[in-house]
Amino acid sequence: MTAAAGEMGDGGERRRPITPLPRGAGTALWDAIRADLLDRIKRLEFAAGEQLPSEASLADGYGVNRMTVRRALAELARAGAVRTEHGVGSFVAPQPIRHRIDDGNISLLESMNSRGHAVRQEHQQVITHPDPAATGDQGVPGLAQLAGVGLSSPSELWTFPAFPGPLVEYRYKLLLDEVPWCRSFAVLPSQLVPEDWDRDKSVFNAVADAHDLQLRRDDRRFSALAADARDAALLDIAVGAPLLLLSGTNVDQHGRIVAYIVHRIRGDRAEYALHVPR
Amino acid sequence: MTAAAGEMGDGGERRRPITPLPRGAGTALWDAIRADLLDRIKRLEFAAGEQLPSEASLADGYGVNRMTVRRALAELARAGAVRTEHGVGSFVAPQPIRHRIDDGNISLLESMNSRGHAVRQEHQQVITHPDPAATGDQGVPGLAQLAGVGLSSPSELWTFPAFPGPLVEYRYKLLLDEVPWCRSFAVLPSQLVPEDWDRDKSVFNAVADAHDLQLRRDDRRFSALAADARDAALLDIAVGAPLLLLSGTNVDQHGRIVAYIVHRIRGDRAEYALHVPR
DNA sequence: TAGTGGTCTAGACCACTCA
DNA sequence: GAGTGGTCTAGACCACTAG
Repeated sequence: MTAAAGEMGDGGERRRPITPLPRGAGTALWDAIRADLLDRIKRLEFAAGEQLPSEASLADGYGVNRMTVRRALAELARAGAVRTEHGVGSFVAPQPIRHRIDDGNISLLESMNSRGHAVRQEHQQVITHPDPAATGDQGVPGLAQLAGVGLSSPSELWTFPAFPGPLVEYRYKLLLDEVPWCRSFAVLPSQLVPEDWDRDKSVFNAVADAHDLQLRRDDRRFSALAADARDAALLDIAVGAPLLLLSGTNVDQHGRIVAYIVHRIRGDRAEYALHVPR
Repeated sequence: MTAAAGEMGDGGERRRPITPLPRGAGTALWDAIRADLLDRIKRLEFAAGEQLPSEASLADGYGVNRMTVRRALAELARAGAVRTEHGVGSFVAPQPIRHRIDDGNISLLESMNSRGHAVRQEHQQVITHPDPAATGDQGVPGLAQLAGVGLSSPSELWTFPAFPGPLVEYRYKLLLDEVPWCRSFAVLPSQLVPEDWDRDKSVFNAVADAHDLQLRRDDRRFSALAADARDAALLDIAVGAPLLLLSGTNVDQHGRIVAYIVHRIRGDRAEYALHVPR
């Protein structure tokens, strides 16, 4: 196959060849290329999921250095418009549908399931922490960083006055239609989690059932942060891509704190909707 | 002044000199440098607000090319740890305090004011749009992009069934303690906005007062996206920095839609807190 | 093995800020 | 004008993926 970069099968008739852009007009070359590529994607010259020309051929087409093209592609990848695979190529991101999270359910897993989505939970790690009261700590070390810095005063974070003893921290991720969707952390008092909990289901429901508790969300905090290397690897996104940070507390019917939760949700795939019933 | 890069006045006694890092150990050089700089910032070797060594001297110290240092600094800037000024230098970002937005107030301006913050509103633009019903449009063109793509079905967006006629779109930004904090868009029916509205105050309050309406939030939608060039310029952040996207609807006591609002809030400076009263 | 993206270099020139 | 960051180049080498 000697296929030239500018000629392809489907939709090729409306595809314009990549040609050099006007230079030095106030905007950087990489930004002009970024805009041009985004424009072509929006015009469906490159269909969703389709592979873009290689960096080398793009650089050749635009008449620029490969590093300049890379800068443009990196920016598009961060914005979620393009997905890049090492050794394979760059692809137009499949329709960046933002799945709506409706408020009300105790767990994100349940929220999505109740909307008929194919949601799956994949456990990364289970960590047991000693009783924070006994060690004099303020709670689970290192977890505050995951929730962003300075989100709350330390004293009110990560302790369970009503349920002393060791804690369990669950690290897992949610996949929606097999697409990584969010990286989550949950901290609960160890004593509350039943032994026979089905790992495919929500731990919060298991706790509620085992102890006859009615759990509800006490508060939520929303912010945004950049994906770090770990987020990027787990969620299949670029380093620096925007994440919706959602942290919250679950309490039971007596107002006792039962769980702390932190979700790091792909910004390009999620929207959290809150309707005020009046 | 012949000051060597490794020697400075305040806090210098605990500052380690910049020396080459071990190479090729699985992680990229730029990432190792990023981590090293972040570590030094956290250890207060570089105090908040302090100027970092120049890119050239960092490259010299680490024994790498300047581009490698730039990659590290760019990543730190996106994450909000560092702020870079063209022609001046790079600085440790002043304490990245996330100001909490408490839910309940109709306007973000009022939310922050009620917490005793020095908030100021800076108007960028006022745009009048023709009656969407008359032109057959679905509302305000271009605004959907600002709210992110696919946030809602178009039919329910940007139209005011109860208040026909032209629309006004306000583009403004909020500053908190004179630091750019969020870029906002509000769309209202033109007929509702009083002529004598004091531009320093909330337009929503002006509308409520003028027509004796009780406004409340009907819904909110949260997501995250990357700052574009315009965001970056207005909010004084790096392109690609994470923004908290908050869009919502205001209705009056009869349930009539009175305003659509979109906020693009700096992720490093804001946290939206929601407390469920039970 | 060929083709792709990821990293890094050495150097050039420009744009901006400030003394 | 000196010093800073911003852009861009030409080229090298490596790591990864696929046929």
